[in-house]
Amino acid sequence: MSAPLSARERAAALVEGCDHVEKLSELVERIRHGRPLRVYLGLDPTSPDLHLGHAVVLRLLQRFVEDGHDVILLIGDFTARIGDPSGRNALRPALSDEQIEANMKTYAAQAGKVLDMSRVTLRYNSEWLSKLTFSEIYKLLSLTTVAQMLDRNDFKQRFEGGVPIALHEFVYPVAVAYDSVAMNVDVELGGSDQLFNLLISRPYQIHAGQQPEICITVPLLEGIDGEHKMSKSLGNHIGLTESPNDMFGKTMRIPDSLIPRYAKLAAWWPAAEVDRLQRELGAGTLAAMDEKKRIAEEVVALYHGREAAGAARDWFERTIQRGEIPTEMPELPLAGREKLVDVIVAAGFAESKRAAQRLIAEGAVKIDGVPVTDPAARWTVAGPAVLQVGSRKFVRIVP
RNA sequence: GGGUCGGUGGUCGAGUGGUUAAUGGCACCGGGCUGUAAACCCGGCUCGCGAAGGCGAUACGCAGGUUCAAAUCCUGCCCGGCCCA
Repeated sequence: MSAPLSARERAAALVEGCDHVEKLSELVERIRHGRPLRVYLGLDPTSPDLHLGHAVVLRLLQRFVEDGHDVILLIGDFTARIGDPSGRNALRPALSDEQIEANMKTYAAQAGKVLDMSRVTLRYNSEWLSKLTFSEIYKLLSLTTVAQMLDRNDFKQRFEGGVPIALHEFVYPVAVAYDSVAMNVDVELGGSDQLFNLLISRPYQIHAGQQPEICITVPLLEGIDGEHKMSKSLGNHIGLTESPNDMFGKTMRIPDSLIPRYAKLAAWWPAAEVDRLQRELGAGTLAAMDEKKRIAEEVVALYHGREAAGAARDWFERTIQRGEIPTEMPELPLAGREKLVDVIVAAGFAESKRAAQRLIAEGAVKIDGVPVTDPAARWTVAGPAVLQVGSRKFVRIVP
């Protein structure tokens, strides 16, 4: 056993790799007191799926779990109704109660892929936000000025560009700040786009006679397009619940420039390893593709286990790189369908028959490895046969 | 409340009475070259019917109207920007 870590060392280990810490000295100080800290992360259920971008901050939260703190995962069921304006250049449509309900159902389970949920308290901010009276809200609003709000780049750009800003959008950060007050927390975590929302909590807590929270933000992981932050609505995400093959394949699609980034934020390599990787890739002593495969395999292993990760790599190498037809794939009963386009649509490989026709015309469709080019083709195979669309969509059609 | 400008396909943005599901960029999907990277080239990108040529339906905020013919003109409504109150 090594000697117990000092407060300073513990704090440094906790925030390693983070973007911004407000303030590190306060974090050290509170750790030194020895009392477990109340730490929370707020997630708005605005999408049914969590992805690798969420995992970055969940991972940080898990560090706090492992360091023995009181960790709260706050589901923003109330704030989701307002809509977070961060980073947006347009009004965000409010979600319906049904959508929020549906999204919320799976959040805890998905977060559990990174977090030890048995050591995490799950809370919902409607618990206190829905009870605030108008006069209480008035008081809260008086603590922040319009100038402060307009200091935010996204608001400033919209204001100056004549893009509407609704008043309720100004309220969002206030609501999030109130979460910190309601729970009287020591530490709040978030993505770096949340920095403003986090920092604004501090004066509210001081006003309420509490110690202001320490705000820690993590870098935002870019999506597989390599340009924008990972987001389901941009379609550049890798979901935590995706299949091993999809996860592996999508990771292989990231631009080379993102390899060190994914090594750090998706595969969670130690900083020293990432530095070495970056150096050697730059020097050309490492092959980008091999490293990408390693990272892809480790990402899959994090969510599906080592064995599945190996299988995904194998699948990738055989099916994608060597163009072999995989041995395992879903099956779909022919169910009397006669036209090829109907089979393609039924398999979910095209959204409409016309789209299926286009795919055939483009040479994307193969049956048992043989290309079909007649958009009007009928399904004439008697026994089971493999329908392939593009290079990575396979299904076995059985009579 | 008044004035004024505007609302086009996933997105940005042309078009402003008469080839045309609507130029172009981006995104996306296929194909080629590769390493499911980048770069590049080609094709596609509303839906249904038909073996095919093709036919039909729906689409430019919503609802009506004028016209042989409208995204384009008129009326009303809805939504938004800006200015004034």
